[in-house]
Amino acid sequence: MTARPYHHGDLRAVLLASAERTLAERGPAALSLRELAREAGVSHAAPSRHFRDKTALLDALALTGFERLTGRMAAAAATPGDFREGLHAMARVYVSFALGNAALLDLMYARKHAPDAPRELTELVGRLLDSVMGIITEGQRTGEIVPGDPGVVALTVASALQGFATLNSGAAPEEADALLPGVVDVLVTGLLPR
Amino acid sequence: MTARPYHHGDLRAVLLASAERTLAERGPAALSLRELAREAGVSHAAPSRHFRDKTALLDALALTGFERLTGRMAAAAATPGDFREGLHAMARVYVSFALGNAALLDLMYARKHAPDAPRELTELVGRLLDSVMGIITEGQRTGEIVPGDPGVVALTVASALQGFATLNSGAAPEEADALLPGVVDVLVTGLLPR
DNA sequence: ACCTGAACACCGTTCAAGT
DNA sequence: ACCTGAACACCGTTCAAGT
Repeated sequence: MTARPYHHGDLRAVLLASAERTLAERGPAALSLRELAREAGVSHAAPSRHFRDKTALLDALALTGFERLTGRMAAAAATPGDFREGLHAMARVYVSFALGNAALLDLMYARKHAPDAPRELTELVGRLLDSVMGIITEGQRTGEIVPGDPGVVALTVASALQGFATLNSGAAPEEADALLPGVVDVLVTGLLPR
Repeated sequence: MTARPYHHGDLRAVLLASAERTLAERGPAALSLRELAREAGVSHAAPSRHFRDKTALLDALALTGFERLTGRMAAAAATPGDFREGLHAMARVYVSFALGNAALLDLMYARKHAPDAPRELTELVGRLLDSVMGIITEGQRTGEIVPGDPGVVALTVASALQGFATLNSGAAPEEADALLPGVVDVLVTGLLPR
């Protein structure tokens, strides 16, 4: 490491990565701009060059979370297979992200729900719904699934996945993995007897 | 108001009520023990008599939230009517609580997901699932709904409600109210054509 | 452009002391 | 039992100044 007068490549990225690690390891209350700066080896005022204030950093963190999640969901939606396979695949992706990034997911939705939330956050949640909508409309086209407003059907599916993740966050991953297929099947089959 | 050397009736309750108001009006970042103490008219050290530290207050706040919510859910589960009516009623209760107490609900699950979460929090979430389980087993008894592990069926329903609430939090209540019945019906009918 | 260092107001927590 | 007041270490934010 040669001595460098200012900072390394990308302080912004370093701060975000460090923040995510702290969030996962020690929770949101332990997140401090000054400590992030210390870990990055810069003065406590340096982060303000990249994030106007603390909530700006939190929003950026939430944004990266939604970007990763929607990316994986879109990928799962694009993999070939019939509707039921696709749905199970998306469910696994969503729930595995949720359990592997529990504190981040809490932050993501907490920031999205804030009155001063940047519109990018809601847009990304929309993209998340779009990926679910994709397999719904495709399933409707092939006649594999029930007709009706695809937006409502997609919202039902996305709700179940998000709620399952929330309710099982903190539980052992194996436990959630064991429950998830059954839940998806109930969703597919419905509550009425056939 | 007669002068009183120490404090009024129940500082603990005053602090919790004030905290909930602040949370709803200005978000979790604005919650400060010192400010709560100031609003209550006591010294900044007084709250420590009732809450060991800040997270203890947050946990107590989350607890009151879950208590209110599970109470309302149990009441909705106990009202007479067939399965479908009961499910719609519970959905309305859950979602109306969620939209009316968005920041509190975020806090409730964030604290429940914390590694040092008190077990009362998880127990209350269990009670919430129990109230859903109630109408499921009753519906299975009367043959109104699909047989199978009632725990999995209840978890599917609870997941959908929780997820719907999360995804629609921040949106206009009328919008959520308009979407909810459709979502519940998709849940009831299932995704496969009949 | 990017960062430093000092300054300010505020915070959570602790603890001896008061009633 | 319940609260006060002072003290400590820490925090977010701002701003003139440095390179």
